Amino acid sequence: MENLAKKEFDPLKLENQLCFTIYAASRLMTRLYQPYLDQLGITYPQYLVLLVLWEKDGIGVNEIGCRLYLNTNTLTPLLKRIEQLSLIKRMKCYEDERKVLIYLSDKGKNLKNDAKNIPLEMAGSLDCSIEKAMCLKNELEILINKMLK
Amino acid sequence: MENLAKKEFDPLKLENQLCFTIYAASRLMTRLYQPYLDQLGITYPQYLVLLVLWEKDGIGVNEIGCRLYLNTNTLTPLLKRIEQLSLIKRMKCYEDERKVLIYLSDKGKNLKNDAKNIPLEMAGSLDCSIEKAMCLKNELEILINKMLK
DNA sequence: TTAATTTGCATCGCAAGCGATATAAATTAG
DNA sequence: CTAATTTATATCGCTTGCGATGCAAATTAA
Repeated sequence: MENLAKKEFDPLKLENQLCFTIYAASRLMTRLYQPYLDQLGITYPQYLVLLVLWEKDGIGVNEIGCRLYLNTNTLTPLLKRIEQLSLIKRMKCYEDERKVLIYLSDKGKNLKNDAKNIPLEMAGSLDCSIEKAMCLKNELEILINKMLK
Repeated sequence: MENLAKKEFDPLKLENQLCFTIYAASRLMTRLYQPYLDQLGITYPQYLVLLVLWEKDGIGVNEIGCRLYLNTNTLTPLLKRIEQLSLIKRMKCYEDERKVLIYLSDKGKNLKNDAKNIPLEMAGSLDCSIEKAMCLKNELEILINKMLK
């Protein structure tokens, strides 16, 4: 039985784990971004927060969390560190004092200009066309939506 | 100019970031594994280490690191925690006393049986065929190899 | 109106992940 | 053989990520 040439799929082999591939890709991607982000003086999660704010400024902690799938127990300290860098201001909302609204400072707004070439430089260093990247992104989003359901 | 219907691709939009999609998928995947791993009393990175050891026992820290793309500054504390759980033993190598070899305990070996259904249960809860998953895995590995080069 | 519940954020504690650095054993150079 | 270098692992300090819990403001129920 053992020596029959049956193509056996061992689900516990590391090689066969989609989850590990995603996990590894995520860490390697962050590593690849780092030299670019170092020049801006920010980390990768901080960059993600700024991407959200560059799209829409003056939003609540929870709205950022919804975009990034992060909770306040991660975001509050993260936002405080970004505030330490003088890139944002955290301000109580007048209408609803439970809310804390996040506003980009001028420095934070200006950083967008320094960042705008990063994605294309990354794509270049990965030798990856935008079309190919967007295709992979779409497949991953299908997976993400299944995980969120 | 602004109101022309040119299809503009904004590389700084969160929606257009492959990197964020990978980052989000990785965290959501870990989250999805957690109820299964909770039953085994281990975390996701600990599970990855065990996957490596279930394939090949008695290897060095660095060999585990090569498989998982992790360095000793992450692995040493991680391995110590797994040792605390009595799943492995860390032992100096006689031939080369710099090396620390990692051996599964009986408890660690037996855990493989409890774990063996997890990948398929995950695939089921994701409504994702093995073929589909392996296809996505292959595409991500192409990306990973570019990031490693 | 008052009490109970919900909402939004913060705090605490712990496990990763990693850059920088340290240390001891092994190897190489001289 | 001794000194310099390399190799394998460990330690330190920091940022994330997150479960559990706390707390105050807002909302709902009574």
